[in-house]
Parts: sequence; C-alpha cells; structure tokens
Amino acid sequence: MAELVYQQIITDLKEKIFAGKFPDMRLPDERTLAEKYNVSRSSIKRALSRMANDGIIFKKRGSGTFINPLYLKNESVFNYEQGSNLGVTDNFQMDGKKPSTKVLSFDVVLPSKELQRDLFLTPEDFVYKIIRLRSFDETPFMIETGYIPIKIMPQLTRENIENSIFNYLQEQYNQSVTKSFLSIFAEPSTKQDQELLQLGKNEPTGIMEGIFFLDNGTPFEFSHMRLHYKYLKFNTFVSI
Amino acid sequence: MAELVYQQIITDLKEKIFAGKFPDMRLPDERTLAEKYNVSRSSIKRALSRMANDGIIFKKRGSGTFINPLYLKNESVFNYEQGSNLGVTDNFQMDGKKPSTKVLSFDVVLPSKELQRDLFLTPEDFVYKIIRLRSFDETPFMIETGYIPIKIMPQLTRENIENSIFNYLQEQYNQSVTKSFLSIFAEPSTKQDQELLQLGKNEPTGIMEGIFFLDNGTPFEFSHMRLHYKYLKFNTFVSI
DNA sequence: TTCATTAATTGGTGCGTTCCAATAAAAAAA
DNA sequence: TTTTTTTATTGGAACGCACCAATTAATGAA
Repeated sequence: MAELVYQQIITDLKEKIFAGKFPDMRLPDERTLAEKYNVSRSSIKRALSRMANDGIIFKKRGSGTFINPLYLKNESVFNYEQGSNLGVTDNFQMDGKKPSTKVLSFDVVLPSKELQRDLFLTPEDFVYKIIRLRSFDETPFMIETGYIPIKIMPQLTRENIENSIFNYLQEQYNQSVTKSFLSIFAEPSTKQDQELLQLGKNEPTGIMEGIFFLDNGTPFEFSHMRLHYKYLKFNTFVSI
Repeated sequence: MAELVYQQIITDLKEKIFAGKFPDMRLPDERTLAEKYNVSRSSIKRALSRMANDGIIFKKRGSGTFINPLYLKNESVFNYEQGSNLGVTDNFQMDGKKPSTKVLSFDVVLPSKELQRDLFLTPEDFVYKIIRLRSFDETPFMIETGYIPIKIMPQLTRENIENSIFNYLQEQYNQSVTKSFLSIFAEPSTKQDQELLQLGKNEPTGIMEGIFFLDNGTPFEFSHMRLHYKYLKFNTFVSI
C-alpha cells in the first residue's frame, strides 16, 4: 500500500492513545516523537495538525500536546463525524437496516434566481429537479429535493437516480463530491412532511440544505433535505 | 503588528478574489505565487491550506487551485461560519439588538454519570448548575443549562454569570475557550419551552449541546441550549 | 516564604530542497 | 478523425534547518 508516513503515525498514535499508553493524557513533545518514529519533525507536525483538526488532541505552544478526553470515551461519535455528514444515505449505516430510495418526481426545469446564484447558472441553464423519499427498512426518514445542472450530467436517467447519484458521478465521470456547504435548522412539519415521514402534528422537521461541490470547486447540486427530527443529529467539532 | 507572512498572503488573496482579479476563478500555481510574493512555496502552501480549510478555495492536485464561487457571492455566510458558532450570545450581533441574560437558577450539585464522563469528574466533584434565559431586546431566544466543575472556577458568583462566563474566565484565569464538540438537533417544544421562548404548540425547539474545552484540552463546560427554532441556523463547511 | 528574574521546554513560523502522483496538454500512432 | 502515448504542469509528501513566542520550571533576590 505504501502508506503515507504521517498517516501511519496518526494510526499508530490513535492506537496508543486507546491502549492507554499516555496515562498523563499528554503526548511526548514533537522532537522526541520525531526521533522515536525516525521521521522529521515536519511529518510529526503534519500528523498532529490533522489530529488536532479532528479534535483528537489539543496543542498548546510552550506547554505541550494533550489528548482530548472525549475522544477516549466516545470514539463512535468521532468516527461518525469524520466519515459522514456528507451524502447521508450513502454513508449512513443504520444498525444494518437496508436503505432504499423512492423517486417521487423527476423533472427538468429552469432555475430560480436563488438557484442561479447558488449553482452559478444563467437563466437559460436547465436543471434536473429530483424529489426522492429515503427509507430504512420501510421506515421513511427523509424527503430530498435536489437540483443538478443538466450540463454537468447530460445523460441522467430515472434509473440512475434510484440509486446513489454520487456513485453514478464517480463511475461515469470519475469525479467525486468531497465538500459541501450546509445549513442545519428545523421547522414545524408541513402536512406533507407529516404524511410522508409519519410525523405527529407537533413534531418538527429537521432541515439540512446546501450546496455540494465537485473536487475542482464546481457547484454540483443544491439539495434541500427534510428529515424526521429523530434522524437529524449533526455532530461537529468547532474551533474558533 | 509584525503580521505573519501566511496571514498577510491570505488577506491579500481574499482582497484580490473579491476585487475580481481572478476572472477565470482560478489562482496562479503555487510556484508562481511564491515568486510573486517573494516568499517560499511552503508559506504559500500554508496560506492556501488554511483558505481551503475555510472553504474559500479548492485545491486539486495536477490541476490547480480554484475559487469557491459561493465565497464570492455570499461572504456574510462565510464570515458567520468563521467567527461564530461558539459562545453564541458572546458572538451574536443581531442587527444591533442588545443581548441580555437572566439567571433562572444557580446551584451546586453532584454530577450525573453522564456528566462525570463528559467532564472527566469523580462522583464527588461538585459542579455549578446554571440555568439562564437569553434575550435580544426583550425577545427571549434561548434557555441555556450549563454545568461547570467548581474546581475550575472556585470563586464563581451569581454576578459573574449574569454576563459572559467566557469573559470572566479570560479575565480571571487568562484562559480561553476556543474549541467545542457540539451536537445539533431538534425536538418538539416542551411546555416550558413554549412559555419561556414564546413558542406555539406545534413549533419546535432547536437544540445545541456539547462540551466546551479550555486551550489545553480540559473539558470546561457541558452546555445544553434550547433555542427558538428561528434562531438556530447552523452553517458549516464539510469536507470528507 | 514570596516574588521577580532567568533559563529551559515546547509548539509555531518560515525558508529551502527533493521527489512523487494526479491531471491536463501536446504529440504520435492508429 | 480517433485513440494512445508522451510530456509538461501542478499540488502533495517528506526532509531538514534556523529562529521565534508562549509557557513552565528553575533560580535568585527581597
């Protein structure tokens, strides 16, 4: 595999952290680590930076590098945070329950002003409008409305969108979606929400909407996702 | 001020991006930038990495560095994302409306099992339990329940918590809170929510809860925040 | 003992170099 | 023309060095 050096170090440090090899909740200093691993301090710094970014450790100049106690006790949450949040159904694995998708509608329309802005379109650029209902084992949990410029995927068919669009994008165009700008909020459920998501009248709808980007920065899709409130729990590590 | 080199470059590039100096939505390559700014490629890389992390640009190896079109059209959202999300009232500036805080209760209690885990306490470590109602110009928008170990702030008084605890922490102990692990979700509003936040029966409560850390990684506070749903909009840039 | 000063520790910044891997453009072959 | 191969471009990884800045520990003065 020829693993990257800093990646190896991250993996090894994570293991050691979990094995309790640092009982004082503190990592050796960077220079010592460089010696121990027989790598340059730069590589250590890169590894530690990534880990700090993921919230696994805290670095404090002049003082040292410390382990986030939460990471020790709560690995699952961190794993969730790292690998997920994007694509939702594609990444969700709900206790082995089978995800399924039902296409509610599939049209080609002209973009609204807002959509033109978000996806960088001219008023004449047609977009697919795709509404899908997603379920786990017959339990619907999300209504997803997606808008994709047809110029990006001219050949999209109804069959394609019954599975993962991201997978189709990967296979057909060898491109992937790795970034998105999301807003998370909630609203009272509408009648349609209540019917499709099996919600009570005073139960809310969780909303996650935003723009998904291709690797080169091209806005690929605007997505508006209405979730059963019990299925929307967004975990994030915030630094300021 | 003796600004940092990479920080200067970030500032300058941002300006140029907004001034439309890169009409092809593409930055010069790293080596050229290094020449232009008369700095090393390493410094350019550092600057670009930060910007990519903030979602301002996209880097693609072999291809180049591209401007996030959303950043151009929507700076406000990005600024919100960068400087906020933490501390809420401390950073919120709601159209010049004055924020205020009302202390609903202030007790010292023993921590629950869950709290012991989250804040790394023994069953005998007492914690402050602080419930506050926060408003903008007489309009309440958040009920905040916070738990802080007394061993971290032995001298906390009711007066202190009527303003910002984070400010008090800064002034008294010269420590700051720059990281947090948060969960965002929603629930139907309780009777108490409806009363305090002036919510209708079928209007939901937005919930933001999690742990705030000191710079050295010490868990400082567990906070459970119940917001009027219209005030909870969490923007985030996600990479996988 | 207490407080101020000094020294050692530790992560941050910046420069420079070498090589690699993914992509895109150009050239060659079919 | 179309496809394949080669070449150039571009960001990524890794190494190493020198110095800076915040913190902590050790030392000395009051």
